[in-house]
Amino acid sequence: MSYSVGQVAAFAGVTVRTLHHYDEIGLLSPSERTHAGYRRYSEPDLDRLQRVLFYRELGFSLEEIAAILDEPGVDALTHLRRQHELLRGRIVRLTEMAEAVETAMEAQIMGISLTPQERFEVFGDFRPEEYAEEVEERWGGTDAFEQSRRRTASYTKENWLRITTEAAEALAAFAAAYEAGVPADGEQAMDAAERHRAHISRWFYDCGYEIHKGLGELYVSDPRFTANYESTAVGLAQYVRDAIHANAGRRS
Amino acid sequence: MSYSVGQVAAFAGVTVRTLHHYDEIGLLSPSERTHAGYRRYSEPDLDRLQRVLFYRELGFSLEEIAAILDEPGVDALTHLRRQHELLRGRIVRLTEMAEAVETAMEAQIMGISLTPQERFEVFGDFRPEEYAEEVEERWGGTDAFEQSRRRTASYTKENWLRITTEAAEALAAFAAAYEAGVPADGEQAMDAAERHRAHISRWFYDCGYEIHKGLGELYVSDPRFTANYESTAVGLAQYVRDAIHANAGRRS
DNA sequence: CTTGACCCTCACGTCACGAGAGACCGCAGG
DNA sequence: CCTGCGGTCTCTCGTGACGTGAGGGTCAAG
Repeated sequence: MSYSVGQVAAFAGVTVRTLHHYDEIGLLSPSERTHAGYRRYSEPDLDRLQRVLFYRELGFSLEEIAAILDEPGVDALTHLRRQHELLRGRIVRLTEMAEAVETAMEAQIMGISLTPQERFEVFGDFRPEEYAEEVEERWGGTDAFEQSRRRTASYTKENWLRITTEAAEALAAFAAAYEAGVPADGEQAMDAAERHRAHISRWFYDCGYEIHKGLGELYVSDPRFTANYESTAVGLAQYVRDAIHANAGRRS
Repeated sequence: MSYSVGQVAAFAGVTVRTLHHYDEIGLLSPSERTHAGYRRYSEPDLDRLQRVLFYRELGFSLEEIAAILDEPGVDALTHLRRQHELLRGRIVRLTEMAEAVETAMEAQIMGISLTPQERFEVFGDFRPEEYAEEVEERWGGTDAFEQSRRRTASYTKENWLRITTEAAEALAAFAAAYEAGVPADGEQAMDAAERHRAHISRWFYDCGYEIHKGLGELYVSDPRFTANYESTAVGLAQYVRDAIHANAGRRS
């Protein structure tokens, strides 16, 4: 059984033009055409469309979506798991925003006025500037610090979107291993640590194994980081720290 | 105290160009300029920007945002309440999507393949077509049914976005009244009912008080509708039905 | 008094489609 | 067999929300 553009458009809730566009840019080309040149969408085509729309809904560009979908060796289940992780991340984000709105309401009622910075915390963008002063004290003048500052300065909103979703994925990977009972020096845990390290290297600064271990310590010693991990699962901060150490050990 | 474009851009997490754009289209013009023509943003300007970014994040167009913000006679608290309602609606939506993904994962694992329609239910767009056949049986041939079909056929994705957010607002209004202990024939509850009726009239078909009452009955008798209301608050379906009846009573 | 970090105003580019034109396909009714 | 009529095709231009320079002024610090 195959479907025409109109039919597909109807139950996918998009316009025919959108499907034409996806065909034009090669994101979703129907696997067949009639002799008259009419597009015919097969079952797998619909699967792909569903994924396209899903990732689009979560703010990815069509180019990024193409990259995600054409990533080799990922099956349907992997996509579903990833989608679930992304949704969880989004829900957390919105919940935080809702909480921020609640405190803003309280502040409003009390007649307290917020500082400009506080106003925009609603968007909880993980602004490194917040910690800037303190980081300066601890890491000031180091290579890593300077590199991070230079690179993050030029990041666009889109970059940050990717960064935060990737960070959420990394956290979810740790949580999955932890909840599955994998020991901190188990392969799955160490792989998660390695992904985490790669993520930092890619977006912030060259994060070697020693530096990574330093970060791990911070996750259990600094309450703000600890809170982040512990709110996902109790004991996760310590687990992440141990996994990072184990990973550094096997690589060096 | 006032701020330069760069400063504002920095802690709002947008680019300078974006602020220029908002100035160009008159969405957010800084209340002052220096003698050299530099933009200077005041505290109230920041408030407005925060709102702009908030509604933008939730998918409203800049034109719609301008309309929302320039609506006369709405104070800060009203905005915060509205924002909170919108967030709740969004969270509900994402939670539903997450659940749909979960069932899709189960189906995948069981080796069950879904029908094309089922695939796109993830987006829970409240597609009236889903119920089309059954509605035809019950309401077939009626004016309301034909009208709804004609009108919804031409709705764009943007329309649906507005419709669903408005629907979420309506639901939240009922929930707020209910949780505040307002009786179903109290003013706040009846106002919510009236808003609900207006929403349907605006987007689907002329919904008179009699038809509205019919809908109210459906909310307690049809488990799919009931589930929607009951998942927000236990007893809400019955409450909504009663509020609709009370509202019809006072108007006729 | 220069240098570097900001700021200004055009003006054109981009992404993801929307809207319409003009022509073709295919089937039902007269 | 012709005629609508709804669906589809390609092509082109428009749009919203900015990105990305170009070319030039502004200003506190050294």
